[in-house]
Amino acid sequence: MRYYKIPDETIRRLPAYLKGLVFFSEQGGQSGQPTISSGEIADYLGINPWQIRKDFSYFGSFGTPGVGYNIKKLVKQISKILRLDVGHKAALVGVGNLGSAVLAYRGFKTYGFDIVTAFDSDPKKIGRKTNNITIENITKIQSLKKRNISLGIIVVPHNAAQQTAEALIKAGVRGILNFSPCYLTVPKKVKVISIDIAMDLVRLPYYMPAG
Amino acid sequence: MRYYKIPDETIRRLPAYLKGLVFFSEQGGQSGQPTISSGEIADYLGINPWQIRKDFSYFGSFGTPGVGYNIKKLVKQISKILRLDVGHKAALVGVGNLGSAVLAYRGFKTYGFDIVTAFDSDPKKIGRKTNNITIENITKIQSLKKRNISLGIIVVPHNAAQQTAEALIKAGVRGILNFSPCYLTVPKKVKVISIDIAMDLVRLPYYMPAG
DNA sequence: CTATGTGAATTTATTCACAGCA
DNA sequence: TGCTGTGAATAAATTCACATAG
Repeated sequence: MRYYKIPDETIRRLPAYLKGLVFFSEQGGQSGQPTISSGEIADYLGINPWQIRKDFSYFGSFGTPGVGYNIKKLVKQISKILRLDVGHKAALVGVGNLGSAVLAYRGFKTYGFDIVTAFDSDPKKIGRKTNNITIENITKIQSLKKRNISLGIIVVPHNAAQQTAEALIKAGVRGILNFSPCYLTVPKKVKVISIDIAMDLVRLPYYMPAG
Repeated sequence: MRYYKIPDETIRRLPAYLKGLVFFSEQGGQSGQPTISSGEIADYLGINPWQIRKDFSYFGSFGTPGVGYNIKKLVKQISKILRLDVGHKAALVGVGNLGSAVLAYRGFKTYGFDIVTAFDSDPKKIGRKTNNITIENITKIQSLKKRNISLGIIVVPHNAAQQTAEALIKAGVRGILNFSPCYLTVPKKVKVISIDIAMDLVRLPYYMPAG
């Protein structure tokens, strides 16, 4: 280990590495190979091999020259850096189409997340059970504090997003994944990551060959 | 205008500017102010004002010193650079929870996209109408070529994603927005942008204050 | 002989500071 | 006076090239 500060750009690539490695060990490496070289990762993810080696070198040298990296060790290390190793409980607010899709998505568990509860304000939905989760009344959101849930996922219409965020923060949530297409105002101690599914589509024409 | 090559990082920020400006003119600027200064955008989006000015300077100087930028002009210019001004027709494949959410999402139209049709393989869904779109049989996907639809949105289970991509490309699609958590192998002439809703959540704990 | 790890070189991006325009 | 636009300075990230380890 040489450097103690991991560059932001490396952090930005870490989730992609993690996903790629998990996929590779599940599907690509049918032979169950325990190691992978930077060249193999490069082919798999479309990133330069020297970039990959540089990135990994920031958090220690545990590759084996002539062989490659131990996949399990690598996954463990990346998870640790991203603080995924401790496990995180999340609460979802807004069980519409998108909310249901998020609840049904198995990917979260792979990375150490557990959506343990969901809230909605629609009386017709409250009490219903989806994906082993019983939908609770939004008015019960304060209970998150007692239950030690520090992550919130907002999937409500945009006009309800800000008040939902405030309720979550009041209930002790320190990290928010926001699917509503709007800007949330939150205290500095709370980190928000927003996903706007349209924003990625917007970049597509620019990178598309002319026609 | 001084530079003729817009940096990649600037391109990456352009969609955020676009969204911010559209929101600002719809909501923030109740007074209907026609211009906005780099400082106002900075406050609104949390980006440095000099970064914003630099970014805008790459594609021409049309700000007014002492006043700011004309919002309409700016939106038009950004749209043009991102090639959003020509309008794009898109086809969605896979009308599950997530697919329905994407269909229902009004944001696309704002940025010049029009999801004009949807496909599914489930006989129960075929013929049904959601959001003014009649769900077609996936076997009819070849018709996209005639209909001049060049964008595909894949929202199918991951084991069907690759074959869906191939069918779309065969039908003339040149850009794909992929919501399935998997890696697509496509010809160089096709651009794929993948969204994995878990990947963003993964970054949250790293940026969250300890606790 | 293959693949890692990393200093050094290069390229790219951000920040600053201020001249100049409305 | 207030805000843009931009060269120059600084900082950061990528790429290279090769010494080194298994």
